[in-house]
Amino acid sequence: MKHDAVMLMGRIHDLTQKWLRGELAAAGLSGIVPSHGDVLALLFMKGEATMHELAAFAHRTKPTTTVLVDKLEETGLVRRAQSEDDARSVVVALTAEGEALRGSFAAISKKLASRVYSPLSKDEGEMLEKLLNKVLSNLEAAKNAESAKSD
Amino acid sequence: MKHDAVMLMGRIHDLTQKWLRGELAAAGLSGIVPSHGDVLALLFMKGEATMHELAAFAHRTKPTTTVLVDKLEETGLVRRAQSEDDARSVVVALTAEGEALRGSFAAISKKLASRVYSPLSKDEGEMLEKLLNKVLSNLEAAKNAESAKSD
DNA sequence: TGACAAAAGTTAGACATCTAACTATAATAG
DNA sequence: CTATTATAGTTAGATGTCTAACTTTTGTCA
Repeated sequence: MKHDAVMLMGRIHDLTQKWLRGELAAAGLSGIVPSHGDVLALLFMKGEATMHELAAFAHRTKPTTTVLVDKLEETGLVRRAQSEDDARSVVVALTAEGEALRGSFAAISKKLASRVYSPLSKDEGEMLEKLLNKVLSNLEAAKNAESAKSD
Repeated sequence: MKHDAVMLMGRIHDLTQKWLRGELAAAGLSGIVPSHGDVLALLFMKGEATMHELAAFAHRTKPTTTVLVDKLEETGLVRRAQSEDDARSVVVALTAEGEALRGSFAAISKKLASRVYSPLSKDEGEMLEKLLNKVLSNLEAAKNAESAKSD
């Protein structure tokens, strides 16, 4: 056991992010990066969402999400509106242009999965997901335990 | 199969990087981040190395490595010197202060491994490394195939 | 040997992300 | 009802990383 899983995951993460940027650029989406894809992913599912929901889903901070949505709005893929229920909230929704990209994003996402899973058998793929979930759950539990320690 | 391995690895990567920053700060190394640790790791093994070697080992670009070494030099952990063999090369070496941190870095590294591997059995840890290596090799092969395509 | 290509390193500028601080609105408690 | 606290979002400033362009030195080959 080399105990190098963290390094391996870091490398895989770097390569996949870089590849994704290339795919997005090739799809004509210049200036759109993987994080924008995460924001759009939730909108493809829900149609619209608040900044808060988008930030949580994309695992980014609120300020970062502000910047991401600014960019998507400039590009014309989403639209901001004040919430009617809560004057503090902003509701982000797909425009027709944004909706039109649903297929492209699904294709890229599928291509990415195929790229990563192709060297693995079905059993291996499932095993990998199981092990990663175990590791992640443990890290999140440890993190929560530590932040709760300060009370 | 949820095909979410990439997302899981991204989350694990984020959490481990953040935890590492906390550990480095707690060790009194303010301004030192995980990438500096990668640079130091090679120096702990080899004693000294060129910028080029450090960049390759840390999987960072040359400009990034310049900045990393700048910081380590300011902090007094390493020293730059012109190579005697090749006037283009800069040789980076640990100072006594840098060498003194070997133990702290080894401890943090061990703690990280324990954090990640603790929820896994020995077999599972080995399986995880095997699967990650498969995925990474495949991604690197695909990348090389694509960049070779342009000739 | 002399010109041109390759390699080592730095500088400059861009960008995605973060934390801290701020504004505005909503919820809660006396 | 009013005062305080919590929540939604943005702005400002810092940081780590990248690509592109540049300088200097080395290697190559006609």
